[in-house]
Amino acid sequence: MRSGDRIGGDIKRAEQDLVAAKSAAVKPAGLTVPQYSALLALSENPGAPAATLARLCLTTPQTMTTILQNLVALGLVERTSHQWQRNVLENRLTETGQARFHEADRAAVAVEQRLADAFSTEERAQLRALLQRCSDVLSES
Amino acid sequence: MRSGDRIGGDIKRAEQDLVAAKSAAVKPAGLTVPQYSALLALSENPGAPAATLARLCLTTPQTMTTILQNLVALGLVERTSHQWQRNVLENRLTETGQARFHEADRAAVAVEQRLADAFSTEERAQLRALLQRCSDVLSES
DNA sequence: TGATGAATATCAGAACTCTGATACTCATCC
DNA sequence: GGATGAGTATCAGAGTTCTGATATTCATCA
Repeated sequence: MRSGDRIGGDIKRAEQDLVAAKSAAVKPAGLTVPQYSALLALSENPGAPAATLARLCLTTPQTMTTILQNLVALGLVERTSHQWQRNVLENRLTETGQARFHEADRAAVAVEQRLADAFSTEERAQLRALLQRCSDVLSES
Repeated sequence: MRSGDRIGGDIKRAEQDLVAAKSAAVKPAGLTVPQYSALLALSENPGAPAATLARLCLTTPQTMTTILQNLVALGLVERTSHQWQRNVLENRLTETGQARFHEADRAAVAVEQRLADAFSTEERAQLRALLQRCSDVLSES
């Protein structure tokens, strides 16, 4: 099988172009794509621990810890001990984090919108269904 | 826009499941996915310099240099000065590299085959066309 | 009560990835 | 010949990502 015949290459290319576009979009806000993803998950799930954010962002707890450390250093996230469970650290956006996230989100949503606008409603559903089938086949082992 | 409404998430999920499946496939051969990709490009383009391999593997020359350094340390790749152009380093698979690549390739092709088998010919063409349109839209800016 | 399992967190090490900057060689154009 | 631009290579730094291992807390069950 030649490398050009492989579906994987098309998926990788699309994903890389997506990351490149999003990276350029969130860069003016001083964020990387993973950092932005973490802030997005955090804004929709205030107080979530790192392990939960990792699941939402499709990454590992270790990676999320690293990302959060950088966000804490930037003053965008605060980590506080959970009121009841001593072992859990709650993560919350600071005010600066809120503002920075909204700034980045406007640009990131624009990218998603541009992508969505390239397809009809039917095509969009089709693409998502086909990608879903890829995931199912690949992870079923 | 809620995070669940974004096409980007589906692409990322498919790509991650793909990497996870390929990673598991090439791991018995002692390779990572990027290392396998480099060996694949090298097997189809013997003697190619790092910059060329980087383009084929959709990565940067710096990253490819790192990958090649690891492959050289494993004894799978040899780097030699180009006969005419003094500035260029030619990369070639060693015999061990050939063997290791073929071992990994069998497993990797099986993953791609499993993926391809999940779709009809029409669906496959459709998926690739839709992904291509994603890339075009995202990289046109 | 004590054991077990699930979930969290973290340390350590390695690999991959990028941007930015710099240097060298080669071909081309003036 | 000399300047310019393209292509290659590399150093430096930072960020992301993984696997593996370990510790802690909490809930559940024997």
